[in-house]
Amino acid sequence: MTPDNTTQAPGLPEDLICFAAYSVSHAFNQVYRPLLDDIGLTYPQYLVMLLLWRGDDRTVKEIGQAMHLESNTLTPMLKRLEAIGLVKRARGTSDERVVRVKLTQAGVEKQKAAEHIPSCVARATGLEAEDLSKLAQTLEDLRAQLTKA
Amino acid sequence: MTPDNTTQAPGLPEDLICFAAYSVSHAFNQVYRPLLDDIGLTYPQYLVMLLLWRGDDRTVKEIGQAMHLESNTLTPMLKRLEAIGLVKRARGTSDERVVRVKLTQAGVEKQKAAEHIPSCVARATGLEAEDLSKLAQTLEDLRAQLTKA
DNA sequence: ATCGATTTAATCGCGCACGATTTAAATAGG
DNA sequence: CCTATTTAAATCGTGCGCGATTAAATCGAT
Repeated sequence: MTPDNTTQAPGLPEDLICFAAYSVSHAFNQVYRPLLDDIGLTYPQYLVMLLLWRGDDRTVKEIGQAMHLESNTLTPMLKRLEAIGLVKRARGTSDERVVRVKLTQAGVEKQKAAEHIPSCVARATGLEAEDLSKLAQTLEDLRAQLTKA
Repeated sequence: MTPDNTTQAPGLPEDLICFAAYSVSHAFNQVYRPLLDDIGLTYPQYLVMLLLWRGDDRTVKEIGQAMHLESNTLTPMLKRLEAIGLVKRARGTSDERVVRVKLTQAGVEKQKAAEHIPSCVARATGLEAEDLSKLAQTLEDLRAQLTKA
């Protein structure tokens, strides 16, 4: 018989915290997926749309800063959003290096179809809004610290 | 001028908590990556190895339960671990449906090369072990709640 | 003993992430 | 000016995640 038949993941707290972040992130995806399937978006696409609904006409760079992603991930994703008619991509006129991303009319209207999602997710967490905010802040602080190090 | 030029991600706490989990998970990956590159593993592969180091000879199903993953993700990953000589996969003798995964000698020895990693990660978080454990538990509780819902 | 249901892996397709490289435009310095 | 550098996006290759499906072995109820 093997000495340690533990069926759970890492043992050390340093490994555990990372595994916990890894699996809670996947679990959130499972909650969002059926909701987002209904409106034809993936979770990363939904994040981009949230950003554009809060303020239109952003460069790839700006979107990347908000989402902590770069063009190698964003360019194909934005092309998919363009292919389904939610955004338009166009080179800047003054600076032709940048690509500006704007919502189409369909992109603007999609917001209505997504309005119910946050409350569904909140319910799934079983936590109060205040606790959610606190935990989100704790995680954001940790992310900033990890990025710095 | 657009009405809201916020450069940060989601506004509502329900969306924020998920985004925070999503990005802290990515940030951990950035911390692990250079460390794991040195020993030739990806983060998910490292998680499998952690599990096998704690107890050898597990089925794909058992590994999946510990990691919250299924065969569609694990089978290719385990094949890669086999291809680099760290594990052996073999059909069970009594029940030929199951595949048992065991460490090779190289797989056992790899543990020494990974010993320094947890302390590096702990340092990068800037938190005490006690706080890390508490946060990991909070996240695990949230994951369990999300999975249930 | 047999046939249908269940269980276990594997397979397929798609969409992220991301390191590394490439292309093209803008800028700075001599 | 013209060249060197810096910047923005795109491209390429690899490895996850995961929904959906498939294949094969086992179990179960008659």
